[in-house]
Amino acid sequence: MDLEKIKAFTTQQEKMARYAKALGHPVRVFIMEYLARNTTRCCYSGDMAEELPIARSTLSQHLSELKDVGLIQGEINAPYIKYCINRENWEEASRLFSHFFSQQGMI
Amino acid sequence: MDLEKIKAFTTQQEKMARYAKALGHPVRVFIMEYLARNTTRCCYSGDMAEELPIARSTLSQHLSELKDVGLIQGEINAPYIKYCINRENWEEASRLFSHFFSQQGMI
DNA sequence: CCTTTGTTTCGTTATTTTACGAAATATTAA
DNA sequence: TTAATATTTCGTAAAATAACGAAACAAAGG
Repeated sequence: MDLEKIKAFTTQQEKMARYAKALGHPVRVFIMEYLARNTTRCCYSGDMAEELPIARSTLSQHLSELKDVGLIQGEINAPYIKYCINRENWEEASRLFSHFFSQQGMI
Repeated sequence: MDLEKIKAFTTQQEKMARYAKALGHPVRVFIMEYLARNTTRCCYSGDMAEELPIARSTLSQHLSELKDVGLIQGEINAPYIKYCINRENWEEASRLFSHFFSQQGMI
């Protein structure tokens, strides 16, 4: 095994990739934007489902992915679930991307 | 067919998702950062391969994905290929992400 | 012309993702 | 208690992704 390559990526690179992957589908971009512009309202899965051309179970899967990566969280209010952005991680992602795109070298 | 849902996503959302997806793997994040910090040097696939724990053919695949989405471009200088960032699209991605993360509503 | 060299393309395999409908879950309303 | 409701989980299928090694390619050097 190549000892020099065992730790190939920095934690930041791995986090970046993780957040980027989570945002790598239009439905999930839509969800994040929907939640971002409705911070004062309760956001239910059903509300978003009405604006999306996918099955409710599929939407649920996308919500899970965003939850797994920490970008959103859901507060149970059965039978409803109120979703919102996880600010701490949203801000971490924001910083990571901002730093990433500011890296471009100057000639 | 549900006529209201035919055009579910904006062009921006689709572009965001496309760029995010391309950045959704640590190897590809690494590549972009490598190219960003070496704008003055020639960057060859082989140089990057030496720092990565993957086969050269796999790296080549990742380079293709970044090329397909327009984030990088390769200038043939056979048998070498000199890679660099596609500034126009890099800046578009930068703007899209910046705008995306600035959307968070204020309470 | 043949070989070397850096890189890609091909063929293949294993895994992950995306999607759906049906069934399960959990609370409220009747 | 039973029904209705919003949502998720399950089971499944099709497609995309990630990975490798072998083979192909295209230019330069002998």
